[in-house]
Amino acid sequence: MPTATLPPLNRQFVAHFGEMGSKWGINRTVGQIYALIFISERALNADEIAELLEFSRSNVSMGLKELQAWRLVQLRHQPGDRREYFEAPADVWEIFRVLAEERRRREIEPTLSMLRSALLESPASDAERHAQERMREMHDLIDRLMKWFDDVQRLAPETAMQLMGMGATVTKVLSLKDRITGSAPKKKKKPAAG
Amino acid sequence: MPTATLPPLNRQFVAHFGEMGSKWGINRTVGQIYALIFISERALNADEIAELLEFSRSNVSMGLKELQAWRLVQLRHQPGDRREYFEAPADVWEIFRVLAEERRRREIEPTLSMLRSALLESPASDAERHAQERMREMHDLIDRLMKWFDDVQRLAPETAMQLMGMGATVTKVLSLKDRITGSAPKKKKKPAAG
DNA sequence: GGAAAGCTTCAGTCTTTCTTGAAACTACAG
DNA sequence: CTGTAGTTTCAAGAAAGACTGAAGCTTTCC
Repeated sequence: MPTATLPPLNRQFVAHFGEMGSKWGINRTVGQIYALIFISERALNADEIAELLEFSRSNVSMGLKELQAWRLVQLRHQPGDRREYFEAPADVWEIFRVLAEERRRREIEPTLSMLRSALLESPASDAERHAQERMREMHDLIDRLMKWFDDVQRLAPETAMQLMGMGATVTKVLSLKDRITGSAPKKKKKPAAG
Repeated sequence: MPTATLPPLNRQFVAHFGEMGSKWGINRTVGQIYALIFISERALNADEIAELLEFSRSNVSMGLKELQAWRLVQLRHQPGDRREYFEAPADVWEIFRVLAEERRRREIEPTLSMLRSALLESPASDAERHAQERMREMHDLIDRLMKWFDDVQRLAPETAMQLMGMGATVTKVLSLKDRITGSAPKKKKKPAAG
């Protein structure tokens, strides 16, 4: 039985990210630990986390290690206290940015390099030729998305938020850009699926 | 022992998406089935998939059901053949779009509604007050990202690709937009992380 | 109607991943 | 040094999830 306990609102939030964790390939424990740290007023140490979530101390230790590997928590030390305290970045945009970066490094980059190396092989059959064609399409899409994401990410948080904030304006600005650069936008063409 | 077999390039691609599947919360089987369908020249039926991947017929059936629920495969019928044939959209951008939409519906929307309902509660303590503050930040970020994503998604594939293709130009267009709408952009400010 | 083809469901088995307590490690204080 | 507070590692048990074969549907064809 815990001596410290979480208020209902906080508990609900933590539980939700536990569930979500599973759907995301992250484990439930890690999801809950991060949710807890995220909504906490102050940095927490491992014992506090273990007690509030009723996990074993070692489980918390592993979860925190994982979160550190993802660069999602920052380590703090309180004067006169040898324990390690953990907190999440104050800026939610920063969290999003780091998450995206890590995910990219771990999942997108390996996929891209697999695709690149497959594209260098000489196809030995029609099946391989067609497979390469599809892989090239996938590679180009991912590559394009990533290049563009780089650009957005390079903007400072405020500017990026501003870009988001533009909302529907994007479309208008786009056509304006066409006029500026002189490339006439092609419209109306609906490609028929083969 | 299979009577039909996959060429090396195709096998490698399929294997990669099997691995990736795990990291994504999708199961390995489903990842491989989709990879196979994606690089295939022609639509495949369940028996062919089961044989090529050496899965049980029932496993394939479940995987395909899952992929249909995600709207990632299309069902085809060949004249004079009662079996169901499956294929992926020809356009990779379309696949990306559907994937994003479904993920949003299944993961983002429930999170947003959890956050909204939590924000309606009256906080009973400082801990809850602060938790709500953080939840509001998270809610606003997600909401903003989604609204903006809507806009991009609403563009036809070609236009969206064009937007991506703009690359670094985005930044310039942005400041242009500021001039148009009359809001002066703040520049040069690099916020120091707290 | 009923046989056959094709698809789905499901209970049980197998595999993988989580979680834990105990032991080992580390760094510091006295 | 030695003791202690704090953290990490690890082997084993527990839980979750994936996979299968067999049985059961459904549809088509004769």
